[in-house]
Amino acid sequence: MEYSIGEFSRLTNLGIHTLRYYEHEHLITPGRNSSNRRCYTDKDLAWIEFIKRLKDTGMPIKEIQHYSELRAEGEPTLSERIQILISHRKALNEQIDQLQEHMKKLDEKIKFYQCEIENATRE
Amino acid sequence: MEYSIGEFSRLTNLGIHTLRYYEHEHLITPGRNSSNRRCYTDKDLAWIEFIKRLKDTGMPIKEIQHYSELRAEGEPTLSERIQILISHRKALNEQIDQLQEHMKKLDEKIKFYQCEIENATRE
DNA sequence: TCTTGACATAGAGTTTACTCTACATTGTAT
DNA sequence: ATACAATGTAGAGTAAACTCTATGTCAAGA
Repeated sequence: MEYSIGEFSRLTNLGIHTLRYYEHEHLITPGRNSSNRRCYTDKDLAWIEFIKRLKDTGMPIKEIQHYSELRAEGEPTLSERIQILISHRKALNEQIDQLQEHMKKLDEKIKFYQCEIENATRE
Repeated sequence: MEYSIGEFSRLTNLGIHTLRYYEHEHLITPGRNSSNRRCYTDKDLAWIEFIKRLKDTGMPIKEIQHYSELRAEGEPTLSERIQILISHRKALNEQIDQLQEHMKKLDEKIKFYQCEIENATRE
């Protein structure tokens, strides 16, 4: 299947402007039809979902850009890309750990406040 | 203990400019000494550490600002503040869940790529 | 044929959260 | 007394990631 930018925008939940911006930043390079309109494929769809995943886990556009460029060079860069993913995996792990630590402290604070309320109500 | 902005900057790992910016945004309101210099206390230290926690868990400055203003109003706003923390707790939980999902997919991708490498090496 | 709607480009504008600059004051060591 | 380092304010500048505007093209329906 091929999609126009409008269809692709709906499919990916990314604005048309954002898709053009991503293209400008070399994150994605859809084909063009005879009248110069962008043609996105299912492969582009899978790829953009992965980009979203990298973004959502805190990878900046610049790094995704670098990864995309390696990807465009194909198989010879495979092991380098794996290294990037492995190191990103590590960062993500640390991020999750830290958030869990924050959650613990937040819970303590909520509990503490709730005790204060109870004390106040008893008076 | 009281701290100058320079000392406080070192203690909190926040730049002097950032501290002044936070004050400008009403996140923190240190006292002043006789010559108009900021005097941060240990209470300010605990408070800024909590602000950092909120920030690190994705709360935007605007919301922290709102929370700070409620805090400045004291006890009457306590239950409202608890509600904010509880709803933030929920968001944080969802954030962690999503990151764990991302981690799973990332692992799959890494595994898939590593198989590709192995296949390539075998040829 | 005419109009409308989706698409194209180039470049300007926005938002968030700082970060820095310019310049004035003050406290401390020589 | 003086130099100099830390601090003060006001406001400009920056970086990231969009988001929007202006203007133009093109295919399809009334």
